[in-house]
Amino acid sequence: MSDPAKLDLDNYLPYLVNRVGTIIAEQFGGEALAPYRLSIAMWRVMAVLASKGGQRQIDLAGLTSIDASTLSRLVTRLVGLGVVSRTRSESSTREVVAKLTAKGKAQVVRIIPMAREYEAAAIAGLRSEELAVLKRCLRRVYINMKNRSAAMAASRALPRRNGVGRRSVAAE
Amino acid sequence: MSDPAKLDLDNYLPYLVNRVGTIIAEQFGGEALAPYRLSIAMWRVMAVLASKGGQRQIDLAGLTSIDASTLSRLVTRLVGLGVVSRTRSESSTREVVAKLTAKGKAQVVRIIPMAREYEAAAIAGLRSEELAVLKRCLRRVYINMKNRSAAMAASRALPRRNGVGRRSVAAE
DNA sequence: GTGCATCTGTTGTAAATGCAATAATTTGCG
DNA sequence: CGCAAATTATTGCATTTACAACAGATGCAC
Repeated sequence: MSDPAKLDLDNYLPYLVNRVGTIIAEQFGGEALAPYRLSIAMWRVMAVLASKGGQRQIDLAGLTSIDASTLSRLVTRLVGLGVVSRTRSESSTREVVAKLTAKGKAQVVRIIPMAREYEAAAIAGLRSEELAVLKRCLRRVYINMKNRSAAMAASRALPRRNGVGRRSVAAE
Repeated sequence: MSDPAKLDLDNYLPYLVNRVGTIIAEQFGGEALAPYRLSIAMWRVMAVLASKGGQRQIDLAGLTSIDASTLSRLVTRLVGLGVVSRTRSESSTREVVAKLTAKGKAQVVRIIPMAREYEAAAIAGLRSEELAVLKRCLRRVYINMKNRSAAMAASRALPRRNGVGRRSVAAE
């Protein structure tokens, strides 16, 4: 059972997730976004802003899974395209709030129908019950990994008992 | 119902998949792979070779979701590290077959237990029945998108009846 | 209030990436 | 066979990316 020299990739969750994420992004980027001259990363930023409203860049980074420094340049570019505005927060002059402009909202409205079509194509053949399980599991997996990273950060900050966050801390 | 200006991201499959894929890769790369000086991309190549045996680069590109040109350089680097060998195929002098070396296999054997632990951490709290649905759905979604891209390629190659692959072809 | 730690955003820099073009075969068709 | 089309790998090049260092603010502890 379970060869120690092989991973059964077709049943290995990280592999399955990566491959699905990649193929969806490739196709959506190449077909739906190309006419608008938007990259996948740009679209993700705009979709989050449309869905959740204006955000500080640090929060936007978390919501889009994009590194904060990459996001900084990305927002600069989106501002240049006129689809996002960057204004200093009221509560703090160091914080920034990125928001969609009217032009940005208009683009999102035009792209959203295609986004829905892609999701529909992706989930074709799944029963609605299975789809619900799929999405719920993905949310749970995300939370699991999020908690794990929080736990590791905490164990690094409070290195009292040794034996909690062993492995990765030992190396490097 | 369903605001035309917003996507419900927390229930939108491409978003859920991307975020899960990113967080798993970040953590596995940062914690498990760092001691071996391997990037996620390198690990994916090695895992596929371990799982499915030697491959032509074009097939390896498909199996890893990595662009063929990127993969070419990646393999060059892995050869430099001594974990992969590149030999010309017998049937064709233009094809190449990438294989794990003994050293590469040894590294994979050491990393696999960690990979299994990460998957276990990721799926914590899921019932085995739900997990089975999750994986099966992901495989199906991949196939759906793969067929879609094949269909679009075909409609581009044989542009007889118009009305099959309209949208994306029209633009650009 | 003062000072130190933290947080947020930006920038420098090297590395990684993807697309397009090219080289070198191989395949298929008449 | 002979030649056009397709396949596979590589390389040039501009863009994108992540990590680290940094700058500017904020907040917390005393």
